[in-house]
Amino acid sequence: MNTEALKKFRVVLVEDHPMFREQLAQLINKEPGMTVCGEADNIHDAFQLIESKAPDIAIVDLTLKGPSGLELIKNLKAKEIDVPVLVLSMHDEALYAERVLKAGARGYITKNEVSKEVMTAICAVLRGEIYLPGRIASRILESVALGRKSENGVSQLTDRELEVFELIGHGRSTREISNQLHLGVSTVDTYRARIKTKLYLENSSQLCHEAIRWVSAGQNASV
Amino acid sequence: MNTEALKKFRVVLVEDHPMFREQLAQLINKEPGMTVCGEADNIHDAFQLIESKAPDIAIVDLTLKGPSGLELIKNLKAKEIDVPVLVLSMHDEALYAERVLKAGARGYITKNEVSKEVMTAICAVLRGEIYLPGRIASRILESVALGRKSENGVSQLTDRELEVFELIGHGRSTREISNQLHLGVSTVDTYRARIKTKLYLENSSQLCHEAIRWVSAGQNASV
DNA sequence: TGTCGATGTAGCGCTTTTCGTTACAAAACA
DNA sequence: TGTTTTGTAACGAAAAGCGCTACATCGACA
Repeated sequence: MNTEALKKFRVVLVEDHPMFREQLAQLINKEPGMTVCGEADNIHDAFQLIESKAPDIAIVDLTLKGPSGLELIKNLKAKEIDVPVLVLSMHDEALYAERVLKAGARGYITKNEVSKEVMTAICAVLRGEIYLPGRIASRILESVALGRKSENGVSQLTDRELEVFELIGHGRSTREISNQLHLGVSTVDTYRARIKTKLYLENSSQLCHEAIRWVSAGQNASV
Repeated sequence: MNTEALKKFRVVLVEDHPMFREQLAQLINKEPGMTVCGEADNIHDAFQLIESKAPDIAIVDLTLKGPSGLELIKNLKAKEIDVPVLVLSMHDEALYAERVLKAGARGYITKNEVSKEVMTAICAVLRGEIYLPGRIASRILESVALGRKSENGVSQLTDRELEVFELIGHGRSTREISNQLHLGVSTVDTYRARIKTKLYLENSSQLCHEAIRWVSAGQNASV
């Protein structure tokens, strides 16, 4: 290697799919200005790795075997370890993107991109930009434009809304909820609508999905 | 290229994750005795490709955008197109492995393998062997040995039912599922009804609940 | 102090979904 | 060969969803 090598951007990969990790590593090492300086498949190893190596960027998968990548991002922020994180996710939903950005990540892309797009994202983040694929960015901006407070996800639900949300997460139907809370069905309906708006959910299935994930994540894991 | 090149095994890839497909292609083309002769990201293109190219092996992802890879395998068998198929799946469950083997596939590996393991599987299938990772093979044998009494809920769903169940678990509405699988809404409705019966579920909320739990518990649970 | 926005509550009417039932062909099985 | 299972689908009643509107309360803010 020549002196150029010293200037390479150093990248840490946190991803538990071995083949995907290999692929990412190749992709990055192939790039003249970058090199992979460490890999991990869980947030514990990842944290130590990032702390010791102090890379220029960390590429983090959201869904790992143990605690999610979101935890890692929060931990890094809490410990004031200041490394830009690019999140790789399987979810194409604005909800997740907003959560990870709130947690301190600098970019969000899905695993459905081609490698060119991934490289674009990496470069953008290295330049200090925040990177989001256009379609997701526009969904977020739309609701911001509509005047939403920038509070994240579930925490902006009102007490009643949260109560309803949790019951949905336990598999209760609208009717059952209305009985349990002694409310009219139409009232519960209104809460459902408001929750959907606040969490960028498009229909009942997604609402159900999010609610169940929230409940089984233990109310605090993935804000 | 020398004359050796003429003897190369020709491989078709069916996989809708662009990056993963790139990675597989690289892996195979790097191998001296193999070459990728075609790629597809849906079963329609895949079918035509396999028919026209008549490759020595097809590597097929189970979860594609439209109908699943299982459909492809069944179609190939129905049309008596005799190409060995190696299935790539995200599921580490004997349940899936058993189904794809029954449908006519010659091997089953998960995306959690390192590339070395993938290559081992490809070679085994090319030699005419049936390939399964040891842990999955033993789980299948075990349940065969136990006489199959303890049919737990999900394992008694048919292929189609399971497919629908999973999509429900990913938060898809009935309409979305019918589009994705190119089925009538009423057909998907029928599957929902049958799933509910088999799993003793009373309504849509519970179905949704169970499906999501199943999907997010997946990846490592046995049978 | 009066207005504004957020919250809790609820109805109306139209659209979509669910759900029970029936149906039928092909495949599997016995 | 006959019976059951599986894949596919329609029909119609009942339920749920969804967009819209409404209104009282309460706290914030000007």
